[in-house]
Amino acid sequence: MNYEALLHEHTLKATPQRLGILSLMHTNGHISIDELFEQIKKQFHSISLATLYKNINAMLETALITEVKIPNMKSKYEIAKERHAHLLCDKCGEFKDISIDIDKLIHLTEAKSNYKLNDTSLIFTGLCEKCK
Amino acid sequence: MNYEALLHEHTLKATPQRLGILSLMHTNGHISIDELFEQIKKQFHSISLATLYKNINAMLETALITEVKIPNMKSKYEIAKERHAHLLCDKCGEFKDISIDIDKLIHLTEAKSNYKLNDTSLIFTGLCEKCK
DNA sequence: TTCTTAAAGGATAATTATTATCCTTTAGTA
DNA sequence: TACTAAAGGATAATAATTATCCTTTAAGAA
Repeated sequence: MNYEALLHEHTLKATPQRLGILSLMHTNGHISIDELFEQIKKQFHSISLATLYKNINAMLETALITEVKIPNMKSKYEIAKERHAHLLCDKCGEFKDISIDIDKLIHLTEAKSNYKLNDTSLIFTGLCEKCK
Repeated sequence: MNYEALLHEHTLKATPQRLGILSLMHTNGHISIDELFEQIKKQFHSISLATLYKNINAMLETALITEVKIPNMKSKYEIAKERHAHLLCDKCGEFKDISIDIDKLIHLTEAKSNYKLNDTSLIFTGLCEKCK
């Protein structure tokens, strides 16, 4: 993935710190501020927590990344992608994407509610294959 | 609704402040800490914000209430009830329950994922009937 | 009813999370 | 290569939440 181009498409400068953030976000799939700070300090020894917050906010504003609010834990961030839902294992904490037919769900719910819907936040919680 | 019994069922003392919290939560449907504090001060002039936090946490721990984490806004709390999803209007902020077949959604997703699921957090965002 | 006591309330200090400020450095462009 | 707006780092300020300590009270026992 070309993070430099991705940043430019979102009118953000491609700094080494931002490339590092996106790289960690991509390899982790989803990452919290704290996890990100722990991991990125290995590459950028003197990076400031303020830099993380500023960049997370800048990337959220330009919709390069999205925030996922998760029951009973801190938010995680992921690089924006097509609509999807999430699975959370209550026991081991595994958190991952799952592809479900959200368009259908939206259409059904629009019919039922009279709302014009454009997005969903959908998280399933339970036990993963190993923990169940 | 008998809030006193509800509190006792959850091994919590039925104090006037708690009855007030539950009453406001019920009439509002969903309420944030800030909204709750604003409203409850009318009844309990000298109530402490700490009392709200302590009670919200106690009621969450005993599952008398649940927290709803909402994209781009502060969490709201509601009295626990049967599974349901939520609708949020991006324009006017209306936030309300909607009944959808979550059991079916869970079964479908279990089949697809190999997880054993027990709950979901599902919020639809868009425009309400008036705003669309 | 009254008494007893663990739990709850209120005030506020402490902690944690996030944002703002200010100055230095740098990416992107001419 | 030089210029400039934007970004980084350090840290102060603010906001959100939790902890502490002492007073009050709900709930059950006598």
